[in-house]
Amino acid sequence: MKSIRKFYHALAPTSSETFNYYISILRRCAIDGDICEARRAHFDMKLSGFPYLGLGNKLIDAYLKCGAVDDARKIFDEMPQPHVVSWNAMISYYIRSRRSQEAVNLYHRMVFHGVVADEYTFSCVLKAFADLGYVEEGRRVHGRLVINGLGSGNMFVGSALVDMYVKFGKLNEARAVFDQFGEKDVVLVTALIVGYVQNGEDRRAVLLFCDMVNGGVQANEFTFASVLIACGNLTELQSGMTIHGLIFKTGFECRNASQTSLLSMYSKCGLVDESLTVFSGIANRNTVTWTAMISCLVYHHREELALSVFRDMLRDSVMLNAFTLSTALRGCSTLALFEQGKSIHGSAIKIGLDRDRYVSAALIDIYGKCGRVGMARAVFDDLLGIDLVSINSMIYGYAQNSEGSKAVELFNMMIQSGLEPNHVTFTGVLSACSNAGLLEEGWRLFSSITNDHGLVPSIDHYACMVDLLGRAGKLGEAEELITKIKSPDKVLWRDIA
DNA sequence: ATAGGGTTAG
Repeated sequence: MKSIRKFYHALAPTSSETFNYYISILRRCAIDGDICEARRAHFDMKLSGFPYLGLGNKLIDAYLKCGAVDDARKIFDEMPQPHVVSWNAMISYYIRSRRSQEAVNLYHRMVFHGVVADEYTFSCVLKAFADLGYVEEGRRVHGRLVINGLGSGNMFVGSALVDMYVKFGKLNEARAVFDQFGEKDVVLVTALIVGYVQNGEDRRAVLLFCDMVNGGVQANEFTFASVLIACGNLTELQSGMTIHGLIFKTGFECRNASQTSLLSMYSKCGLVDESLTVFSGIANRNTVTWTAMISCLVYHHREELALSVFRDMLRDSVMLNAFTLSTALRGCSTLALFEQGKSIHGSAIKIGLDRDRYVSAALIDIYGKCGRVGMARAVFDDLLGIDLVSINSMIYGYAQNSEGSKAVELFNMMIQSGLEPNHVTFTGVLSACSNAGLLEEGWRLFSSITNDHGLVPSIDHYACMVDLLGRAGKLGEAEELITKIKSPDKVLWRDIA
């Protein structure tokens, strides 16, 4: 190799043969991810006085494919006038590494230097805006795209735009972009289906899926995965099963995403056995697959089986994430399995997920249920931010352990910090009052549901109040309260009987 | 040469 290089250096440094020689080396580095060879070639060029910046695009590409951002960035910063391809390569690297802000910064520098952005640039930078929630800037760039005539021609740009508006919750604008495309491809349609699903428009998602199939666009595993969520949310078993058939017909039955979503669809439709069948047919189970199965079993009160599946998962050394931990904890919580809960807490600490808000809420819940309010409170106090579900769990913990005044105290603290309580909060704090016999406090809270928070008292809230009044021996007032409800529930009468 | 969509939880 060395001698070949010497030979090439003997030629004029800019000769096209030398040029092609380096191009072929760098291309190979990019394919093999061979960073050592890339550095060697780079060094060689420098040493021989080869004008290597002329190959800057290739060098940057090679370095980025090897994962060596810093090397790539150094070349990039050395280039007096980087080509738009270089800018795009750097920007797309930052997007792929979820360093969206750096991508945006680079884009701004690019504009400042007068480099004209192309379709590649836009498809990347729109994703960064979506990530960072930069609504105004996203809109501005969309406007510039339209002026440049790039708005409705390129499918990559189109789906990036649809995805961006979807992430901003602006479905009408996403649809407007979508409608500008005569021919639609699978990614463009999937982006909008996902948008409908994530914004609670499940019916529209299913209809769009049908349009797509009828229009001759072939769905893939991502499409199936998204539309199945919609079927599950609508508990439309029939549609779900039709799509199950379609998955088989088009050969996507081995794809993880569509299978996991299928499992979940059956779960939401109440067919646990179907979920188990789908699960057993999945060959390469990942964290999401396992978690979906455990979650299905916990939801349908098959906690023992859920925890056994969780143990299988641990035995398989599959990575756990916050979803897994919180779901497994919910399973333990129903059975009040304190030791198991503590052990999962240990795992959470070990992988640094003990402060995740879902995990924390589940921990507070299980410790509360197991009578360890102090441990629940320790998790609560360790939380980084205020979270409604965690506060609700903590209030429930106090309520279950007859520490009514502490529940009320926490409730007041919550109001002072400006967080709005919901129905669950009131059920918790009212049952705490009931357990502790805090009559006046209970009345005050009950009236504040409507007066201060604009909520309508639920049947649970009435039940708590009736319980509270009954315990205080105020049967007359309890009866009066019941007559105020338009359709009295039998439970209420049983409580004071 | 550089680019777009997905699955699991209160």
